[in-house]
Amino acid sequence: MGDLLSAAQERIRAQGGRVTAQRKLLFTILDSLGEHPTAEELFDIAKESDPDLNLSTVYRTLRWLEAENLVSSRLFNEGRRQERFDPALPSEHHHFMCTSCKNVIEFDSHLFESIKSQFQEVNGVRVATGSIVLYGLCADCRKMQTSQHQVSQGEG
Amino acid sequence: MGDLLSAAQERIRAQGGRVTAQRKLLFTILDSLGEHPTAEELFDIAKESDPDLNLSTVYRTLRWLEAENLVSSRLFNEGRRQERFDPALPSEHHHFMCTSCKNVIEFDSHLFESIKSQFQEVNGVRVATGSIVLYGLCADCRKMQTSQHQVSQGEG
DNA sequence: ATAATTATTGCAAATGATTTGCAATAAGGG
DNA sequence: CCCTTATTGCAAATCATTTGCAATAATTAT
Repeated sequence: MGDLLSAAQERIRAQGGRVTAQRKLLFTILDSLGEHPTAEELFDIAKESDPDLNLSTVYRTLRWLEAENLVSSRLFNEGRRQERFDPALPSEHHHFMCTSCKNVIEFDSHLFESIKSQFQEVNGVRVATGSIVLYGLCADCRKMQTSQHQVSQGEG
Repeated sequence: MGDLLSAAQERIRAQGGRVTAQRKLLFTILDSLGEHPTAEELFDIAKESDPDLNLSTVYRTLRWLEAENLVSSRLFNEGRRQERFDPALPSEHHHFMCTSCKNVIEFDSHLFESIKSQFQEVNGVRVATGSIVLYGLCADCRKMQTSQHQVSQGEG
């Protein structure tokens, strides 16, 4: 925590850029948010503190962070084709998305390296990056679904 | 080969639908194409045979095939946010995309099951689907890149 | 075969996510 | 505190995809 905020400010200064209120706000939110928000979700949170904030500022800030390798963006199969921004520092990691609440859980897997090297050897290619995406129901949504079933059985 | 074409026609008939020239054309192309085209790429190929074909017909056909589980769609991180359609029958498989030529290679991995079950156990979730996406340079593009380097070394 | 029925098409306009041009604003240096 | 210009907000543009609707064509009944 505090990592992204200070890292981003340093880099702005190093580039002769300006540390604006909007940027500080967005960095701070991303920093404390343990989530993978869409640009619009981040915008909605930030608007509570700065009602004049514009969505294109959010996009511009996210793209800059992306170029600086301070966040990465990812397209999940959510029905829409919209990016989610991952504020985690860019060590290799993977994602699970709950198909019900859309929450994302990050995870590691040592087996991933084996998969990569195996694929490289078999196909004569060079793998630079890659990741696993899993979809399913998170623990909470599983419970909810179960209790809803019970309700509708009770009602029907 | 021929699988998608006939499977799709059967299902259309079973639903009281109509086997149109446009649909047959698109099924045939998808069937023989060993690739993961975007809607527009498929459209461009099909237009050579039917210049009056419309892009929305391509989308409608692809969405219908998707609903029938005869193709699946996937968003790769290509810079654009565009879907690619996978005509492979829906057994679980993974993808490698060449970041240079955008070609996609499919692959299997028995280790994926272990990753899934491990993640399920640790997090108390239920994983329904998921896949691995790798990015890198395919064998051909690696060669091209190497020879280009040699050229520019020779020139510079 | 022929006409009647209606699913499907082509077209144009709408949509959703993201980007861009530009005049107005405000950081940071002098 | 003023000057310079990076950054913002706004509106319009863009890209991929979807949708409404009248025209067309695949089936079905005649």
